[in-house]
Amino acid sequence: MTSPEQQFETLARGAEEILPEGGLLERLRLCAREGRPLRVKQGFDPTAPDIHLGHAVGLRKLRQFQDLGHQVVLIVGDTTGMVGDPSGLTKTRPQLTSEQVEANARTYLEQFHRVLDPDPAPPRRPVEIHRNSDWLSKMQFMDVIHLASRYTLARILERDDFAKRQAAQQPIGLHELLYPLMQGYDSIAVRADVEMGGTDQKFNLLVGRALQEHYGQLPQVILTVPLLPGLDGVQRMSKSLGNYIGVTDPPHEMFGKVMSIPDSVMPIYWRLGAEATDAELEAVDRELADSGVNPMTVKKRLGLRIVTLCHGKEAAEQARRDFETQFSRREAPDSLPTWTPAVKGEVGIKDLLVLSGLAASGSAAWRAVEQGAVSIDGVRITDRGYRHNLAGPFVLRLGRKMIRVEMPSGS
RNA sequence: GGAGGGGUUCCCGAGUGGCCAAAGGGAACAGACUGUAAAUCUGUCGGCGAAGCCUUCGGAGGUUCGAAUCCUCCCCCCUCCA
Repeated sequence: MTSPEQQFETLARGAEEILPEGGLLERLRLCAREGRPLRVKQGFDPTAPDIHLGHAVGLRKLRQFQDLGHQVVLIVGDTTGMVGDPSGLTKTRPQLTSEQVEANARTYLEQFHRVLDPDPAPPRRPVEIHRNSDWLSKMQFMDVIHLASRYTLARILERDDFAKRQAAQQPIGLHELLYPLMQGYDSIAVRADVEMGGTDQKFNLLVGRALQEHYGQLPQVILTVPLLPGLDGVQRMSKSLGNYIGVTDPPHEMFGKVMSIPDSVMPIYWRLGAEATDAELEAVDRELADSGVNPMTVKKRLGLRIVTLCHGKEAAEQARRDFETQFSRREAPDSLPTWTPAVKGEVGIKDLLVLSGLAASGSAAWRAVEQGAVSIDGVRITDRGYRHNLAGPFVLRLGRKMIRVEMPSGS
């Protein structure tokens, strides 16, 4: 059995903040004395079907807990998801229907197991998974009132998300005020010793502590992990901002997304997204500081690493080769999405672009042609009247989007 | 309940009867450059298509030759007062 001190060292590495300070070590010691595992909770609201690299940061930390024999407790926030977490948002989240939440929740479970071990050998424990509708949807109105009486408006409004929205004259729904309480109640329901989350979750996590105390439980220790910036390099990676790399994104897409991040966030991607060791991080920093090294090579390695983590070495290598073919040499790579036209014969260039989905509308298609963004088999098309015969396979390109057009065999 | 300020094209935000498919900025998309980075320059940025036409300015009606702009009713947001 690893000593509490050794465990702490592992667990604290890479954490942004642990509150209260020293609380984690204390709790580890307590559990060691009582001979029980820590109950480590993290919740995910199924607001979009994809788990992304930002989530993976926390999941990997959970994995460390699991590896040390602690009990990981995942909460699928099917009820909280219908309310919408106000954290870090400048407006009310769209509330999801129960069908959407249900569908998303199902895909979540599969994705969790890409990082966490669903069927570990002892002393590691299988992940415990709950839906918070199990308890939240059973609460009576008076239970909610009781819960709400444990917290004050002033303390809820402390958070700057709300303050900003007030200042910007944005509405704040009453239900949003309740969100932190719901999340906090989850901690009570599963008797969490530790709750994990991104740094943006700090407020919600702290509410959980306060509530647990009111309900006669030992308040949870909170452990936050840094947030991974999104593809824009500015805002946090987020489903609702659409700037994310999903762990189930296809290899070539994933690689491409990595290549498009700003250079400035490469180090943090290495650290949080690619599980780089301290030594590797130092090497990366050195390379980036060396004017003789093209940062692109470092980024390609990063892309390779990230895709490997999600899809394996082989798929990653293929993705890199395809990327180099398509974007460095501007040629068609081996693997290219194929589109099969439903019509035959000659088709005007505008219709070709619209039907294949490369252009959103006819106007957009014309614009692309006028701007020289369209090519067929590498030959640029600038003539508005151009028509193409669909008979033979060919490669159609609009800007960075490229597809292979191919008639079904035999037709 | 009272008083006032607002709701404009993806976002912010001009626009108070025709010159408005609607300034400006951002985002986005293309082109040049290049490393699908950043920065920069150029163009595009409702739809049909290229004249011109059609649908947009919270919603529904109305006034007018003509409305994002005026009137009526309704919905929503914010501030102050109670």
